[in-house]
Amino acid sequence: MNISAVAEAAGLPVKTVRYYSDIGLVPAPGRSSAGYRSYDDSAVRKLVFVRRAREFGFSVEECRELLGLYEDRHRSSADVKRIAAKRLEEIAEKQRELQSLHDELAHLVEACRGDDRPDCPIIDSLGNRYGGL
Amino acid sequence: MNISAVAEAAGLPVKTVRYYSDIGLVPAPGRSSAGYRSYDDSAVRKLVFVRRAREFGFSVEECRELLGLYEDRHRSSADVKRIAAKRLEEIAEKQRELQSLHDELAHLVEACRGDDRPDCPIIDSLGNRYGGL
DNA sequence: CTTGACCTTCCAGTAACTGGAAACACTAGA
DNA sequence: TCTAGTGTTTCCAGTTACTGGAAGGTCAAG
Repeated sequence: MNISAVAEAAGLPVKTVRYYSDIGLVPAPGRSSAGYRSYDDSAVRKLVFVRRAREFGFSVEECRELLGLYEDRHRSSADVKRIAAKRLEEIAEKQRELQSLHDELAHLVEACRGDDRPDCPIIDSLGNRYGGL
Repeated sequence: MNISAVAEAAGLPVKTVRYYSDIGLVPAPGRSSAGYRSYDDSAVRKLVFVRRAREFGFSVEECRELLGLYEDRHRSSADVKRIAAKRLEEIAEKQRELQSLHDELAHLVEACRGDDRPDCPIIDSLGNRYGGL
């Protein structure tokens, strides 16, 4: 399989597949006589794994770790669970921040008249308690 | 005010204050005879404005835009509202994604036994429908 | 044989800083 | 006055995870 075929099969851009190969996240593929990268099904599976793990918020380094666990005959699900739980906690924290940000901004947008007059609660709230910028 | 004083007053790292000055997000400060940056209260106000806008999810370029609107005598709150509303929409979208991600991952973590056995729903769900990696 | 799609490498850029090195400046204590 | 310690300067490099583009080689169809 050439790179574009494997990229499509894995649901990733060609550039990204090349990048993952370059950084050794997936093994370096074989090469055709012309130097084209040649991937097999195992590469597709690994790339799918990586894509989905990335969608789950795992960093590339964590993907590397997960791939390692996955391939390790002695992998323990405890290791995977620990990593996933840590990630989950971070996601929850991000959610809380995003929620408060959303609420506050929504409140401000609502309070903003949106006409041509210079009064604007958004700007006021960003720059206040100094009596103007 | 030296840079560390203004940084503390604005609630930003020194490096970041220097960076904001370098990229012209806030005006280049005056210099002491020794070449030290010398900030005034107006700089502190602008840095506070930027810090808070950044916390609201505005990009540095949007901060630049907002600062411009803020300082423009003819600024209209409609412009600010438009920018904030756009941002708000993006935040809501991010929230939805984060929510589904959170739910799915939480489900998997819960289903994962977390013992030393190699079965792990997390890994299965990331790499499945290929019969193993 | 040409055209167009596909592939290669390499370099640069993104966003928003952050870290570190080398060197100069200022201040407080002995 | 010397010295130690901290603050400041500039500049360069690195971070994350790609993405875009240039210059050029390859392949398959018509």
